Amino acid sequence: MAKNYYITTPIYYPSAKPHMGHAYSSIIADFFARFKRIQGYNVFYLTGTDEHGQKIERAAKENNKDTLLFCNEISQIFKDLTKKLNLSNNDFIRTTEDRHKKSATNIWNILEKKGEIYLSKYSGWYSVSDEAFYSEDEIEDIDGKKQSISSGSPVEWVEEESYFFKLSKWQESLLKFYSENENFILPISRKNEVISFVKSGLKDLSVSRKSFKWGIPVPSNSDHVMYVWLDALTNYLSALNYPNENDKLYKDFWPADLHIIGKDILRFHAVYWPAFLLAAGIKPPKRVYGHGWILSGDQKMSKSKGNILDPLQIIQTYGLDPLRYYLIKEVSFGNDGNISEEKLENCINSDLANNYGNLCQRVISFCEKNANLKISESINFTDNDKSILSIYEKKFDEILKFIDKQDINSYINFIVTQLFAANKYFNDEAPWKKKSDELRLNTIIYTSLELIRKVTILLYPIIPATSLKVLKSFGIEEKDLKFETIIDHNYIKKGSKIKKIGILFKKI
RNA sequence: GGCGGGGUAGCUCAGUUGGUUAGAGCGCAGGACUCAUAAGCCUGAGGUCAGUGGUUCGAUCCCACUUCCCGCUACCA
Repeated sequence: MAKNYYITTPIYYPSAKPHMGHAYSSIIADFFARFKRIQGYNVFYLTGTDEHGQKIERAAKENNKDTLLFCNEISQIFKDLTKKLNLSNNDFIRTTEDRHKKSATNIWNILEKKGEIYLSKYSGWYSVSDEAFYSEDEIEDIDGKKQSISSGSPVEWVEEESYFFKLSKWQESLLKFYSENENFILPISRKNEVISFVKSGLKDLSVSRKSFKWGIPVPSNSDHVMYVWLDALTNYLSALNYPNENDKLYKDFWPADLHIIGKDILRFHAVYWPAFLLAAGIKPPKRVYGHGWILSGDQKMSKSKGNILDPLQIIQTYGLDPLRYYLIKEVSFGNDGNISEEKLENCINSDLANNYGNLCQRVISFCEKNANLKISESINFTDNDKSILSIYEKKFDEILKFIDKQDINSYINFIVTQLFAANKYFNDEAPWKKKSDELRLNTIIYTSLELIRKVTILLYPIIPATSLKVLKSFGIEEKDLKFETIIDHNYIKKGSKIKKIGILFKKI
């Protein structure tokens, strides 16, 4: 059995510059991608940009640029972000690429042929100045004139020809799908929301627009372009060379194992997406995880509040690994979390500098002064040494379960506990008092280094660059990195020399 | 309004399928040590587990009510 794993981020709409939410989704997905890789899986990690729609079309015009050239520029910003976040994505999909157009067009054709899409009229109260449709309860009648309650701008009844997807028809199938696939939607609290939404009744979904041109043309009617979700969601298939179902990528990786998304786009992924796929006769993905938002202090980040924390700025000031660590450790995964410079600094100092960084430093430095960085050939573990080292063996299966349940919190808690344990071990053994007993001295050093190696492997998906730096000093390269080696107690080569590393994280 | 989630130490959050002294990290106080980034280790202070009532031999965990916070209640993404 091939062990394949397909994980995605949302494709980002590049009308604004990357913010913390983009960084968060990408880092989380990268965490899982990296873990599954060292677990021995063949991983395909996809991210990309969603470049169609009126907003982009208009922004290009305002900038006096050709729309596609404009897209190239703004998409590049997100491509650059993958480097700045040290993402291990295998591909970067753009909805303006031919491969995606082919794939979306194919889905459309299937749905239309099956009678899942029909032409009708989209109508509603439209505000020209807001460029938005409002429902009956979002408008009010003042002096006989209808206007939007929220903006106060006048609305008019507009009807526009549009294609519709028969979403209503799939209500029961969706509910059945949810009940047969218990963990399709995580976290559970959001699953309830989705189910109650579906139970409350589904209306057919408008899937085309005539009012703008920047999109994938509807194959049978060039007056229309596909509208948003049918176009955007299909990216997850496009990157696997769909519609070529015999393609190796498609065969290996579909259905996707995990779509990482923000809670704000959960409905589209948990309702529309499986409905499209069921209707097209394609297997739906295995899981959709809707994570929370990253708040600044306890408030949503917004320009007017002046509390925006720009991920690129943070990285420049504090470094990437600290940001990655913070987002993974301090945010309770699935819930909203918050970030502030004060909290970030606090986290860097106590967890990364004092706890982990200093652990590496004290042990390696001790090894340098007392063993000239050389790993002794003769090591003799005491029962206590063995028992501490074998915690990883005992927890092996549990750690894998954490990952497969997306229980990041338990995963990181285990790491932090082991960091304390390693520091305590070194402290309790007090090798500086045992300099006359060379065998014991070397064994304590070796045990400590092994403890560092093990915990550093677990840290790799979180802080890959730092982790590799430490492992390299033990003679371990990224290509040799395997999760299963955490149960080995004699992995670091006896008789080898470790390399000195500098301060991993500076205190602030 | 309807549906759902939540209110646990100063702060951020775990947890309890009901059972002896309710947990972690950070912060705070004290102590012993010195290999280390004045880091690490030990000890301690600090909580009527939102409120009231009920079920029970026993409730932070179950039920009811009250109160506060948050999310969803469809076509911006």
